[in-house]
Amino acid sequence: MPVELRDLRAFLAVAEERSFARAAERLNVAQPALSRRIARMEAELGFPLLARTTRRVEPTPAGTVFAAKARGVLEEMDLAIDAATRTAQGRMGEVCIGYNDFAIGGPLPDVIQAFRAEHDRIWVQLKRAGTEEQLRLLRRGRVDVCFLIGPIVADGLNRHTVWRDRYCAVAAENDPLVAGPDVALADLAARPHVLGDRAGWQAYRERVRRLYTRAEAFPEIVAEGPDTSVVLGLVASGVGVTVYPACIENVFRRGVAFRPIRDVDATLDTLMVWDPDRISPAATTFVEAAIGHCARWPDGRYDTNVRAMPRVMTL
Amino acid sequence: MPVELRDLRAFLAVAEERSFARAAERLNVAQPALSRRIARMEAELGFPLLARTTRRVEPTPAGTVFAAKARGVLEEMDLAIDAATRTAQGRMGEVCIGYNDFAIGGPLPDVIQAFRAEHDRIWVQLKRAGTEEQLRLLRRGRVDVCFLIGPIVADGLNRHTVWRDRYCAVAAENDPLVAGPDVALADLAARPHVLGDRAGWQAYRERVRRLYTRAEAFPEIVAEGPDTSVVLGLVASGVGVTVYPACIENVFRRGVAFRPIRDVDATLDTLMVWDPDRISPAATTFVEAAIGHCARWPDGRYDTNVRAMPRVMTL
DNA sequence: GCGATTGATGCCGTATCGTTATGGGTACAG
DNA sequence: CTGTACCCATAACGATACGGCATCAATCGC
Repeated sequence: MPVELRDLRAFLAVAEERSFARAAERLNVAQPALSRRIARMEAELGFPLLARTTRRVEPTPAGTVFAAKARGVLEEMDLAIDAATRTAQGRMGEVCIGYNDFAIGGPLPDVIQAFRAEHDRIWVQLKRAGTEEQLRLLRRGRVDVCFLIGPIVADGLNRHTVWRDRYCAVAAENDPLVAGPDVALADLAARPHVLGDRAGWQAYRERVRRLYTRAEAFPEIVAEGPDTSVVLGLVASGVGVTVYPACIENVFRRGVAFRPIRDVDATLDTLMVWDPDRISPAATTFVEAAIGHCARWPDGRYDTNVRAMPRVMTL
Repeated sequence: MPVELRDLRAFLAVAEERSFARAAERLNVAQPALSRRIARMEAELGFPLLARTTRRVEPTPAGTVFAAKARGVLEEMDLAIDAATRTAQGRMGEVCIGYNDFAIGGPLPDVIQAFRAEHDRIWVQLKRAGTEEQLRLLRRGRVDVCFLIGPIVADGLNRHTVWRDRYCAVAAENDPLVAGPDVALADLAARPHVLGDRAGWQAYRERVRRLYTRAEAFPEIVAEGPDTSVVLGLVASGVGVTVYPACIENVFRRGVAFRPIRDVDATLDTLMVWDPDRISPAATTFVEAAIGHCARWPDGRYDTNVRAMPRVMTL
């Protein structure tokens, strides 16, 4: 019968009290139970841990060594339980967040900063991807939470709108298009466009297409890029103009200017999306913190569709 | 009922096998016993460690963390038992050795070097003291083994003669006394002497006194020193001469020369002394190694008085 | 839809553990 | 030297926990 933690506790009590009787009192057991427990453990180990005379009890050299190590074992055990508890309560762990260029240019840095300040035991991983790729990662469990733009087919997924942007016209800073305080959609549509490529920007390109379709305009696309920096680079070079959410105000690119679009009211929502059936405690903590953080923004609340999430997983 | 090590073993088996049935087989228990054990542990912790569907078992985030920590706990436990076992077997620990100037100039460095080469897990502490002080330290348990000169009252102590020295005459190198190949005791006795002081050299002074008494000589003592370096320093300065065991050949002091004493056959034994009733396993290892080492010396064996020592303490 | 597989549950026998009573040996006081 | 107090070990007995068997419920694959 191997040595158990209760054996360690019993032994340490005796070693510290230097008395079976006092140790038994401390452990709230009778003294014979202690004597036998220690004796059994010593038989298991094959050597004595305590040198008993009828008057005094003191650890053998092996007992002294074992006591020190045993304390370490019990401490490790406590730490293990602590860590597991914190993990189960969502106060520790790792959360992997998918994001797109709008989210990282818009609300996400604030959200993450506030979250990390409050939960320094939760490690935040970030993974950049477009809407479709993020949803695929979410289904595979590779990310816990997504920040993306709609539309999404939300079969069983929770969503929360965290940000709402108007659209802006973006052009080279010396372009006459951005000479005035704002831009008419028709003027913008008349120009050749630069857009994110189909691989990662499918959802956004669809939104832009609808924007122009409503105005019966069909701008020509003359260049594409994999991400915002490339698109803005192309815009700065004068290849074309583009349409970008207002979060572009947080993105600095030399040689580029942006203006509100005078006759467009449509907005682009950034959604936080997660799977309530598979979400980890740490990710739950993040989602809750993010929702709370968004609620404090002056723009007010947005529509949300959140099923109840148990704070601690139930047994 | 707190979490025990067997709970950790059970949990790790299930977490690794990802199956209660397979884990039960591995642990040589029936599957229901495992189910109940895990369930009881989860109830104790307050959160689930394993997410079960009827077809698959996988750890929760808390379970993953707990598994990693639990492995550490079990490893610590094994290390604790290992360390205690090694200590009990005298393969690990600390041995505190008392020594005098003759021992450190004679056999002790060799003994310690050979011992440390063979037992790198045993820490060797050294404490310099005279015969009486060493025996006092031994009784108080402050040292495990003594290297000293007799005579000693050995009530219950073990002893082993590890070294035997003839006496030498020591004088300043330009002293006519040491001009020849050896020295007559009467010539030596006629000179003023330097000796170790009474505080730490009581036993040796007694031996020297007897040496001269047998030759009916009573040399004058003109200076004393606390240790060999001081005595030899005084000799080098020409204050007086001294008598020192032949191990002085290992002690270099500029300006000093030594010669055998022509008409003295008496020898000085260095004894290893320990208390067989209180000796630690590590010290037992040392004593055995030292005896073995001494046996390999060309001078042959010396008389010894060693009670049997159990190699491993009995239960 | 049916069998196979997997984990959970109920029941029971047993080993383990804890408690009380007692014994043996030592230190201390008188 | 003797009596007493104290301390740990042992014995006997009762309570608890534990493991094994049989069975049930749920899911997957055919």
